[in-house]
Amino acid sequence: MQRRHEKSEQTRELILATALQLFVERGFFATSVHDIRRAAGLSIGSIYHHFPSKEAVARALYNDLVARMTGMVESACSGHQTVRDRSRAVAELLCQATLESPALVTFVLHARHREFLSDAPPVCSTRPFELMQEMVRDGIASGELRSMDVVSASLALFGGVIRLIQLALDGVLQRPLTDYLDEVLEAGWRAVVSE
Amino acid sequence: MQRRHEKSEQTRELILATALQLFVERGFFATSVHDIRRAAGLSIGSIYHHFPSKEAVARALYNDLVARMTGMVESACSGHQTVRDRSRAVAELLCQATLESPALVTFVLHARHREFLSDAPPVCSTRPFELMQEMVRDGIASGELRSMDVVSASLALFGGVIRLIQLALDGVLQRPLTDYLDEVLEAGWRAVVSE
DNA sequence: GTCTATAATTTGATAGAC
DNA sequence: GTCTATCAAATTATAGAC
Repeated sequence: MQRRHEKSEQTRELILATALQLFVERGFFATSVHDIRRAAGLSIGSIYHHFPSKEAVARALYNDLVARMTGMVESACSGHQTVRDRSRAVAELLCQATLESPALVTFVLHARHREFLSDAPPVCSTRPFELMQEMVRDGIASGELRSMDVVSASLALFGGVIRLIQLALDGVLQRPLTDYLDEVLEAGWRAVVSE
Repeated sequence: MQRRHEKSEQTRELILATALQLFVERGFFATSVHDIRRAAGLSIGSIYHHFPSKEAVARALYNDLVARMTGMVESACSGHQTVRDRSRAVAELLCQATLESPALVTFVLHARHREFLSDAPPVCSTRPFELMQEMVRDGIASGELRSMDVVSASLALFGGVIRLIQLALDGVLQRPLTDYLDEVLEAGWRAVVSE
């Protein structure tokens, strides 16, 4: 019975992993359920046994990946005290994730979810982004960052890094992502640091 | 004969305008040619007379809008000498365009063209972005900006503003876009200014 | 140039055997 | 739980009258 459950869980994960790859490669609408079936080596029936619809696959994927990214950002934050160190840790984490699991980052950060997930909240109002904003809020309160609007400060501090990642995912960077990170991060810091 | 040509051109423009609105509202794949037909008050035959395929409509739209945005950025640049003034003019222009023609900016800046235009170059390697990068290159050469990598500097200077516009288009800003612009722009400037 | 009617495929999803 | 066979609807695109 435990065995059965594990097997079922494996199939579910296979469906999600296959769908993620195809959604990122071709987009949600250009991927049919039959494409997923073929790539996963399963049958249509099996897929519809695990998920009620194609949209439900995307929804499960979205929730799983946002949760994973939330955990990553939380652990990066908790290892440091100052905003300076925390923001660096988060930025490095995002870049590392982009290199190691581009599909994850692409789907969370780069896909237009509203186009296919009728009720998904915009990515930017999701937990990982909230954490980054809280970090900035704390930094302003403690005086480590200059006194300015929290949203503006978040954009100034992380805007460059996020754009950097978007460019990397679009494949338009000539040099490796990490070559730019330090300079962009340092610049973001100059933009918001007190004095 | 001139009249006929004008009428034909009008129909073409109507198709493009209608398609733009629907593509931005629901996305390319969630918009069928019949949706465009219905919204434009035309027949399928008329649409296929002007464009060989739905993809061709999107392609024409993409080229038209990138050209329009190129013109806007060029004229914003040409009115000023320093990078400081130019970058401000471009940022203000982008924000103004976002408010006045959100569909234009959404389609150019915010859509995943590669998903439906097989051969479209990434937006970031498009003329308006080249212009912004040239501006930064000049600023570094003249000493107005600190000596750093051109791509990193572009990201640092404009990353916040572009992210700001993305948030505005996603509808997640609580206050009007223009409320944030000055602070984000000023922060981007601190990030790259010499000294 | 614009229309209606329709062809040819593909799509998301279901039924029911095993 | 997994499979095959199949459906109904929607999709892109074409044909041919006017």
